Amino acid sequence: MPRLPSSQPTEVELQILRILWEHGPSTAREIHNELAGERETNYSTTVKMLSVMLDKKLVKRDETVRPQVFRTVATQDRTQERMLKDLIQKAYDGSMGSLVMQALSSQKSSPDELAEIRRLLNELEGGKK
Amino acid sequence: MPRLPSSQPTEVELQILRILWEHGPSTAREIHNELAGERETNYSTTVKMLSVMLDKKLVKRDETVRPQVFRTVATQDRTQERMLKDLIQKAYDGSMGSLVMQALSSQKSSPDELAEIRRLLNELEGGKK
DNA sequence: TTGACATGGCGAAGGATTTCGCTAACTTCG
DNA sequence: CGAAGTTAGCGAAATCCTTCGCCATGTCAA
Repeated sequence: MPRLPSSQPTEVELQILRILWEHGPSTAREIHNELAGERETNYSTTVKMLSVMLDKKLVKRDETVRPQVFRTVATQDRTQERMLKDLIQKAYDGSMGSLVMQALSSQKSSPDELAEIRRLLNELEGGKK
Repeated sequence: MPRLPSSQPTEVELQILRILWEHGPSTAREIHNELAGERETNYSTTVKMLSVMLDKKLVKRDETVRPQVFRTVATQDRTQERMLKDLIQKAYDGSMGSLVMQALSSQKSSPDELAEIRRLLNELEGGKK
């Protein structure tokens, strides 16, 4: 009764990825110090998570330096895009439109954000013309 | 070393919820027939999933009729909203705007959809004025 | 060099998810 | 009434995710 591997990063994996995206390549200790701010977790656990993520090829490791330095394999954009697509498939019948509609109407957003979205919208419609 | 309960429906749970949203209240057999179209799964497994979902209060069950009829507890909108919020938190730093931007620019959407989004945008900005 | 401390790896524990076999209870129909 | 088929429930098994303890190895100052 195997489950198929999820392909999406898990909660903690994502937290670590975000730390790496924000701070750039980091040692296990640096990652752990950041992570400890968000959740109570042991250094040992952080190291283990990194090793799991190595196996999954979510991060790679420079072993020529000591201590070793970790960096992400995929960019933040690509990862977000994959997760977004996954959600759209799983929960929105594949309809990006209805997701955007719901996002806009259910969360309140600043005028700045709205303006920027409008700008993008103009661009998209203009391009199609 | 407990993990905190995820609060988000899992993959299969969501598939079942979608069947119920689409078809309305259904018996285990009906749900299973639909589910079997999307994944290879045993009737036994479907029934078990339903019982797990009962425990989690994702669905409720009318036991006065035979066979029993299942229906969802939360609406599709509410569930989608929760999942969307979760993704925004986990992957987009809580910024709804950047999610929408990415959704719009990375997936292609029909002019109809764009128009509808624009309409909603007008409404939102108008209301704020 | 060597003791003290940091780093990294392994494997086990324990909850969550998903699977299914087996069995009991219920329906239906001759 | 029974026989045959359906429906429902339980519990075990397998995998994944997350946690951590323990140990080997590496680093560095006295």
